Amino acid sequence: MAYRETEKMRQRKAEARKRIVACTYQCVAEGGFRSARVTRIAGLAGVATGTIYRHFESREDLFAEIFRLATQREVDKVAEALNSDGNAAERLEWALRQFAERALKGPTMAWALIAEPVDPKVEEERLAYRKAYADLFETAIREGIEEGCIPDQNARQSSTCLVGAIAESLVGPLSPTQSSKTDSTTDDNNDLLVDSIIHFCIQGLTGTRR
Amino acid sequence: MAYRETEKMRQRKAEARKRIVACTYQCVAEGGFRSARVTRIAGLAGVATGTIYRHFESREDLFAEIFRLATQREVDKVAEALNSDGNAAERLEWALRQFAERALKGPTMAWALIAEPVDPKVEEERLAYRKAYADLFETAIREGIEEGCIPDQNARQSSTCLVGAIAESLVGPLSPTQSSKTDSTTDDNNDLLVDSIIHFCIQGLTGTRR
DNA sequence: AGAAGTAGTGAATCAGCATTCATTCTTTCT
DNA sequence: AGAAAGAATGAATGCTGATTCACTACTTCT
Repeated sequence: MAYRETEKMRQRKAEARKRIVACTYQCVAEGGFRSARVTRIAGLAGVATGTIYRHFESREDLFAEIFRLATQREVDKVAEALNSDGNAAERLEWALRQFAERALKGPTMAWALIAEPVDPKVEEERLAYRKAYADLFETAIREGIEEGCIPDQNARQSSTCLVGAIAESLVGPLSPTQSSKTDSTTDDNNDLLVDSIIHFCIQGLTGTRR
Repeated sequence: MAYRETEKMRQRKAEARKRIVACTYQCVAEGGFRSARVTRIAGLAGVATGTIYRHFESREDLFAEIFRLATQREVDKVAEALNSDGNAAERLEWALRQFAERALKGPTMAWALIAEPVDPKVEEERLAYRKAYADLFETAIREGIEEGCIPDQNARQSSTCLVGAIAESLVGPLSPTQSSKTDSTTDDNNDLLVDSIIHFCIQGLTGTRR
């Protein structure tokens, strides 16, 4: 044997991979998955198109990884918010608020993650992550039921409703057709939007108006 | 001039068009939009592929028409349910129930309409129709507020939440990956599902547990 | 130095289906 | 009957970008 992979090489490859991932992320954040071309990504990352395929099976696989990365970040934020102080209902409210506000801050990426039509493998990730959100919410709802601050109910189902209500409410404001600036997309409006989404959700959960 | 379009011809053409529409509908109901091939549709309708294009600009346009047709049917049902007897909250509940039950009865078509990744022109129709649902619900909510059976709230926002909560709750049960029969998709389960969706929605709306 | 193996390259290929269009068949009129 | 127009046909085309792979350039070892 004359050549064996050495630490230096491993690192160099890892760096290239990271660069590819970062550039794909950037492309997706700019225009969603559909418009992210492999050639463009390769160009940005300073590698040949073929090199992409030494790091990922296919474009779809690359996208799936980006999806995972980006969504995990959001899931973590929600999980974090659910670990804050206060009773379960308050923590849920805080988490929902975080979710919505972060989405409105990075609308193209949020749209890509929530609503853009994507290929099967990526769609699979999306379903998995919707489930991840629902799981988090479900646990919190159960805690709330224990604590007594949330009335007894089908926690699983309610959490799914939460995910749906918030996703749907964001789809309009996020979709790239209309949110091309200069329209009614002000910070104030966003605040109002978030407030009323949460109002509905919390009420759906607790049956309490505030 | 030697040939001018006559009534007989007009009819014959209209019939061919209808046949194309019906066969496309069937294809979509069987496997969604993505898997509906123009050649297959032409075959079923007993015309040549080229003929499709004498009736529709493009596959996308044909699909957009099917989408409209299928969704309008559902929208009408919801509108009808909202015109039944009872106070606004009761009528809303009935409408939501109709919507969910019908979707679960024709799962592939419902999935195609609600959640299948589709091309831009069809996606546009989808957004338009989600708005149509939201409009219907919004009106009913306003009526409920007038009547006093629903507390004051942002009717637009709440209606969007309703659409989202119900759509999301149905996505799991509808998606073609898992609902291939012989699993837990029984009528009983469906009833429970529908009940808990509606419980959440009505409570979100009225703040009242029942 | 040079052998043996790995990483990187990017122009050429491929795939899969919607769409076209030159041609044939029908209908309608004089 | 036959001319003029339209409708229908379906095999061939075209498009678009992902993917491949024969080749070159490096790395690592003896």
